[in-house]
Amino acid sequence: MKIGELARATATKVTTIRFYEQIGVLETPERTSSGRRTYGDGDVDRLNFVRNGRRLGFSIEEIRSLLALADQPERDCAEAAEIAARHLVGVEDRLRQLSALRDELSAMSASGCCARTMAECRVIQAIARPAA
Amino acid sequence: MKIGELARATATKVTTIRFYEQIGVLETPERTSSGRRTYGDGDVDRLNFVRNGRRLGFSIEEIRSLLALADQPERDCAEAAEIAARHLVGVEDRLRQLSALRDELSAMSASGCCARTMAECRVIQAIARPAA
DNA sequence: TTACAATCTCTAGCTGCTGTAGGAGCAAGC
DNA sequence: GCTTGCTCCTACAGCAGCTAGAGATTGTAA
Repeated sequence: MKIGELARATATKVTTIRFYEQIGVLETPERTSSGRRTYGDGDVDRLNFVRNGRRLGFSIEEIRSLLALADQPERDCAEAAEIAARHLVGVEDRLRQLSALRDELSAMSASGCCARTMAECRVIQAIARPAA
Repeated sequence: MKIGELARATATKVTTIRFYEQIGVLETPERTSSGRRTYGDGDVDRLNFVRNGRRLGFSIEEIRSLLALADQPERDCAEAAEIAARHLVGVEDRLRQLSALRDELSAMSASGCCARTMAECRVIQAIARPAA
């Protein structure tokens, strides 16, 4: 299959596929005599793995590790589980921060601003106050 | 005050201050005869505003707008409130996404993986499944 | 005086792509 | 056979928001 078909099959942009190849996340594919990349079903799977990993917020480096692990089927999977668990901790952290941020912003918006001028604007005042 | 003092006063790195100046978020400061930047209290306030804005997740462009608005005290503050409200919507969006992501990751981790080999690893399987 | 800290400018790097320029290949319709 | 239009190729620049380094200069304390 050609790069465009792989792109459609995985909902990925062609340029992104070439990028993944360049950074070594996807293997260098076969080429036709005229130099065009050709892919097989294994490439679809691998690219889906990468894309799903990204969608789940894993970094490229984490995905690289997970791919390397997945390539060794007989190996104990503790390491993969550890990467996922660590990632979950990070996500929960960000979730807490973002939630606090939402509270702060919604307090800002709810405080009945906009009745008057910038000089009294609560939003501006809230941002201007010294760091917590 | 010198750049290092401003940096300490606002918990900002010196390089970041120079960066903000370069992109025009901070005004170009006075210089001593030997070329060193000097700042006043107004600069501390302005930089705190920028840093707080960033901490609240506003983009540099949003902060630029907010700064411009804050500089016109007689103006109606509706515009500032609108920027904040729009930002809140974005944050709530991200919060929902991140929360869904956490659920997915924690289902992954909770599914009792790690008893066996990579070939049966549920984490790997969860990432490998075709895009939703 | 000498050492060391702080500052200066300039440039490149980070993540994860995306977009552009300027070509070449390839199938279909005329 | 020729043109049209799509896909593909390489190579490189750009985005946000900084951060880090090299290499030079200045200020200050012992």
